[in-house]
Amino acid sequence: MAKTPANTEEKIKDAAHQLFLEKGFGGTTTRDIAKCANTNIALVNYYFRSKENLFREVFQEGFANTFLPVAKILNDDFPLEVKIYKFVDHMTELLKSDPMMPLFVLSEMRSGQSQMCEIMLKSGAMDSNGFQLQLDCEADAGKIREADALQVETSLMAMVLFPFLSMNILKMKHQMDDTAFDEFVDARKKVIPEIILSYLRLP
Amino acid sequence: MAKTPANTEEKIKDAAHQLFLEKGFGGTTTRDIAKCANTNIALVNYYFRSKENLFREVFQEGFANTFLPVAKILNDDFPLEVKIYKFVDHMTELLKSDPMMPLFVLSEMRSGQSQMCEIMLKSGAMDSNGFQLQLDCEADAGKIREADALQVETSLMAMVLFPFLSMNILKMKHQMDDTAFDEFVDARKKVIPEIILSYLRLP
DNA sequence: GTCTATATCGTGATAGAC
DNA sequence: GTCTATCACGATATAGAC
Repeated sequence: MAKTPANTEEKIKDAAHQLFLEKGFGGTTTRDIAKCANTNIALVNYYFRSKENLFREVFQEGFANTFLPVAKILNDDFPLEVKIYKFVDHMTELLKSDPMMPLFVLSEMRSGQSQMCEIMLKSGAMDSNGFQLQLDCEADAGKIREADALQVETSLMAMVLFPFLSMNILKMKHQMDDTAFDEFVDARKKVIPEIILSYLRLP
Repeated sequence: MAKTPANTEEKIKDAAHQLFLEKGFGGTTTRDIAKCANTNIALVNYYFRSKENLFREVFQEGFANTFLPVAKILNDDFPLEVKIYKFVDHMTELLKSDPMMPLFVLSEMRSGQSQMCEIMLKSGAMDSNGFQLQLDCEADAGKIREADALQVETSLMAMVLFPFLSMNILKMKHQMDDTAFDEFVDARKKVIPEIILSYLRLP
């Protein structure tokens, strides 16, 4: 994947991808991108008309292909317990391979400098789901307590994403290196489903 | 609190506080701050020597007085159940009055443009705690399962902070206005402790 | 203390030669 | 396609009059 790309256009895209993730849209300069791709500013603007355009081209499709399928697991057709383990496991692995993505997305959506909002909307990440139906169904069968899907979903997402969002603080506070951090989030693959399932099962 | 301050210095501080929170250190210009405080750039640099200095003066003390005491509740001397309800309640109320603080802190720590790291370290937010001792003690007494304090603490913090971190997406996705959002996080004051306590009580 | 004017630099984008 | 040179602008910071 990280194969040094042959043509200049791809080199620029790769450099942009890396730098945007690291420093955000506003914090990244066209000069940085050009330098990182071993070329010059003029070529960046030759291939992509502007910095904004480059940003969109780099992230638009990427989302739909990686984040979205995993986020949709909660709407797929699996038994409740399987679904929760599957979601936590897949999402954790995805984030381990792209640890700075969550904070990047949230930051960009706040600043509004980039067109992150448009990208998210186009990606379909905003579509609604049938998770509430499943919870209601299981509750009617007396298998779990009655629960608000939005509350459960938010808690689940929070527990998976938060370690990556606060990675810097977490590492600094507990003297973790990359390996220790990976071990920590791996352990959460078991803890998080246990937490949610303990709650859902009747009191 | 939001009383229009008499002297120029305070007006500049207030404007800076608001704008930094909203757009980050890199996204805020000295011009913005001056304009928002109804004054000019020269005065901003007259009272504070530089933008960096202004940033530090605005946030350095604020943290130790607001966020820190609440974060330390987990180390205070309360019965486990009381402590968890108290922590979630106090932290939620704090964040409702300052909803953009969490994303601001995490963003600044990533970008490294500001001196957020130094401020956090100085504030004492990195000190260790005795939460693990309490969990071990309760587990020995057979009242709860054995649990890793870091995992529990992270999950707790995650569930409280995440709705504020993802506020923009959450509102957009579920068509929430400010009132609906407040109701949502208020409901979590009950849900979050139930989730954590369900997990801690034996399986 | 407050202002206007300006110095100095870094940025995004483009012109034009090759 | 690729480069150098440059424009136009906005940023921080400061000088100096009042």
